[in-house]
Amino acid sequence: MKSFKKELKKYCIYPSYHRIKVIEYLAKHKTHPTVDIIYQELLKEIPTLSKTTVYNTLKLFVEKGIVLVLAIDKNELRYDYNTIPHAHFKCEKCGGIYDIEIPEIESLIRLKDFKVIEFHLYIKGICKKCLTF
Amino acid sequence: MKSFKKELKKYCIYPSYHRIKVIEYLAKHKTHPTVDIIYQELLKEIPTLSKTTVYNTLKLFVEKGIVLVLAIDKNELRYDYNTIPHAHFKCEKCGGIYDIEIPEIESLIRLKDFKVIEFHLYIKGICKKCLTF
DNA sequence: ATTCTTGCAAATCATTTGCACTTTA
DNA sequence: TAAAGTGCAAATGATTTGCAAGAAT
Repeated sequence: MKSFKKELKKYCIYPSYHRIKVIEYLAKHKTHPTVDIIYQELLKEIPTLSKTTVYNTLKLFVEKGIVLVLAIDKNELRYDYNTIPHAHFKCEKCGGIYDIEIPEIESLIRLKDFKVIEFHLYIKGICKKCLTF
Repeated sequence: MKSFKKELKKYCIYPSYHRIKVIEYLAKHKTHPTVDIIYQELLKEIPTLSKTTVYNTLKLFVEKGIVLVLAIDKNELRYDYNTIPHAHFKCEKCGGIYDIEIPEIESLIRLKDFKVIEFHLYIKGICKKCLTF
């Protein structure tokens, strides 16, 4: 198993117990969880955990660039530790979010007048599972 | 000038005065305005306008499919009347949102397990204007 | 007359902030 | 002990909702 202590240090993030637990959770559960899901799950292990700490931690992770934030739906942010560029598909029926492989899309778009920092491709629809049932 | 009365009827939307004004504003100002911008601007012409009506109207427009909603940033929704598929670029410095032409991206992505309903491509960075100054 | 639209005020809910307490180097 | 991390409680702010009054056919 990867050393998340070192991983955090690499990003100039002090590796406190809570922070290690959060990044571990994100690395283990690549389900694009919300703050609340992460909080509820970690609460089982850390009964004193506060949601503010989860918010603080994730905000710091996003600022330092170790974690990506997805605004795929307006009313809840989701967090993603996957570093390989990919798109996201959200099923409108079951709410599940899937990773989608993408080719070199950036090179296909005329972006000569812009300096690109972030690239988000969100697709919404119905997943196979929900289509069959 | 286009008849927005007919345009709304085509989408089974009763063309009330307020609704015509909102769709007219979106058609004239393709700047992806927020609810608040639309409200503030229309208030100059319609002093009795309420923000709830703007919310109701835009919600209806999105449901009926005449207008697209952009969740490019978490804390404010933006609305778009442009019907030609395109991507959006947001400048992190000046906050401006630009339309970007896109080629046939959908055909390049493996989506055989999904039924696509919506397709959103958001790019963030710095625009030319902000880079030079 | 009935159905649809409008709009005020209150509610909601994810996220942020102020501040005091605790931990770490 | 100074700096950083944690967490409660309150604040914020965009959006939604309940409901009563007004407008359209």
